[in-house]
Amino acid sequence: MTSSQVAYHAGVSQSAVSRAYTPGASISPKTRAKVLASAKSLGYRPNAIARSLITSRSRIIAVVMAYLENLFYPDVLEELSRRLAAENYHVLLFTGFKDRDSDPVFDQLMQYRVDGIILASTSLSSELSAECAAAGIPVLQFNRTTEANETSSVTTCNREGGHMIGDFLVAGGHKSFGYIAGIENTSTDRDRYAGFRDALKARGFDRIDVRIGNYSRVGAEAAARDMLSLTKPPEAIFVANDHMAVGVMDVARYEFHLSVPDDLSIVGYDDVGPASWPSYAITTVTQPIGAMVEAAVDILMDQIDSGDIEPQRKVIASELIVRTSARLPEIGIFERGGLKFYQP
Amino acid sequence: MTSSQVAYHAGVSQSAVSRAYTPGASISPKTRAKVLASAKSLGYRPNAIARSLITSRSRIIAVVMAYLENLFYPDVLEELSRRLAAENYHVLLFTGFKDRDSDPVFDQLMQYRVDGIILASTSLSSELSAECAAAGIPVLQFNRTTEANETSSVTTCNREGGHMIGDFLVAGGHKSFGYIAGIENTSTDRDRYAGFRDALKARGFDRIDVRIGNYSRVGAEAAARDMLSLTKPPEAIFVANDHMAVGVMDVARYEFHLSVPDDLSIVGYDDVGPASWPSYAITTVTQPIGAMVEAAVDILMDQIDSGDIEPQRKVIASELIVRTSARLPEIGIFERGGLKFYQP
DNA sequence: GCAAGATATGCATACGTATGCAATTGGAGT
DNA sequence: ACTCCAATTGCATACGTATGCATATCTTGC
Repeated sequence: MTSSQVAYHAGVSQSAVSRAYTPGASISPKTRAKVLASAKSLGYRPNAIARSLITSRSRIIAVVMAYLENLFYPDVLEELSRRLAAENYHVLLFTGFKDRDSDPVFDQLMQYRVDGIILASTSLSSELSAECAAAGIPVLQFNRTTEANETSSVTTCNREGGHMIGDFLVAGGHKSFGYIAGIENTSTDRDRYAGFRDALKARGFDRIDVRIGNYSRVGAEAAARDMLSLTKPPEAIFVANDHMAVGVMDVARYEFHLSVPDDLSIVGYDDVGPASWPSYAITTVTQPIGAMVEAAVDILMDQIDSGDIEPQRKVIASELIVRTSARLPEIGIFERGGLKFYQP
Repeated sequence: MTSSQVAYHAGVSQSAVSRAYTPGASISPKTRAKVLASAKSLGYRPNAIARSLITSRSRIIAVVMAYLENLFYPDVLEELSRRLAAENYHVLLFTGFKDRDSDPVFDQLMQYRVDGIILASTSLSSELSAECAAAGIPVLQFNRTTEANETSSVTTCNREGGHMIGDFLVAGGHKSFGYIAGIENTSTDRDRYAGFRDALKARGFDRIDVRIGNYSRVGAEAAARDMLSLTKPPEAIFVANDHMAVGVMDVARYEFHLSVPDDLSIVGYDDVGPASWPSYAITTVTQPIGAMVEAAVDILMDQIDSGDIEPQRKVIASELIVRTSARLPEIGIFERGGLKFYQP
């Protein structure tokens, strides 16, 4: 069923059919009504593929997510899908490639002439970034940055978050510290660790035991086992995200029979689903998905509409939300909306 | 950058460029090499949009998921994406519409001339199913069925699963039973409950306390509060999926201070992530995502290739996996691969 | 070296839509 | 009724590719 067939049925030209579906097009209300009636009775729908070909706008955004294991990303995905749908854009999803960057899907993605690319939990080599720029396709890194100012990004202030956690744990009276890292060369991991280390150093603590968890549950479990088997395991562990923190807590409790937070304090990052479940009640730094996604969509829409691909960076504020997985400082804790927060 | 430009650069016709990218096309290796070299130097990629227009194959599969809150669905999504990518198909994702069926996105979806539709955690009105059939687009319901044999489906045997759970709980010596339902008019919910009820009835138990959880965590928590506030709450609760079971267990433990399974047995469904975490260790019925997704992709590929849209139904076997959230029967439990199963 | 078959190539067209431009219609003002 | 301008309509073309068909080139066996 094509626009020409509808045109024939309605006794108008194909152009009229096209205009009937174009808001603000030069067409009389009467003709539009006639066309839409014919279209309805014939079961016609505009062909988005053909439209894309001529407008060179696919209204498709590629979303590349390395993994969905961490609930944070499905939450992001759902919100992205909703907000893009509101702008009449749609999500073409690419997953996999957990360890490497997303280059292998790049060809596929470019063939669909997507109007924008969102990279979450993954990154792109700089040659490919350059290629996108050359093609005029906006690219946005979600929850990750690259030092080189090549692509737009939306993040929270991970460094500050790590710093708050350091302050919080020192204020809580802890004397020895561990860090279970995410994926080593990611900006989130680097920044969270840097902030944490700086905060500790400023208070006179130089030593941090570090293990790598690679942002995966099994990785975190292994790292926790390793760290807790030390002769003198740390009193407090900062785990680079909640998804891993949950695993670390399970290992501490059920394999090492430690009480949290009496024997061991654990702090996470993200404030994702399980963090708020009473079985875990993880003290963590929020990454507000709604605000992050909104910023991401705003940037992308702006770049698509304006054609200006200059990288834009947005940093969203986050807070340290206090639950019961870590010993509390005497001061600095306040309550708002039934939740507790820490502010040094 | 178009095929014509590449053709000009390589000194061949546009047809030759097209054939260079078509496996098995009539083109000499020499010409193909020449074309690919030119393409590479010019940064050319075939335009999938234009190709779709002419072949009337978009190589896009629409995946409609009402919600991603339950980790089961992100896991499915990731596996779907991987397996479809292996067949050189891609996922256009639609989410939202938690309560209603997926009709609101239907228009959008059809405009992209997708080659197939996978509905997970949602359904389609029968008029729209008919419309897809008329358009020759295969539709598959994932983890759900409709009585009318209108669309293909992949499910596990939910009825049998519910039955196993009933047998298991009776064998475990429980005398009173509750059921926390999912979304009421879904086949998964109906079948699981029917199997459960039949099993109990066969053993002489007629009464089941029922509350509705709507497959959401907050719904399940509310349902659990309600049920556990009864004068005589049930000794064993079958929760329609693991995602809710986790919430129910948290409520039981932390709000009602019950010990699981000493005071209360809980059984879930799906064997999704948290079910195996030691904090929960939920006894549950497996829904093997790998096998389910494989079947779904097989059906879809078959229907796309053959053009035969006749509904196909596939039912995957599942097992009752025994952990520690419910009291154990004396007999019927066996071990395999480090896990325990129940077989009456 | 030649014929005949096999293989490779190019030409032309089609896919379904959007849009600039010219032609037509409608309405307002006199 | 006539003019003039704005609103509406249709015509023609373009988007980038795949493919049937006719033509050209190569291969092989004699």
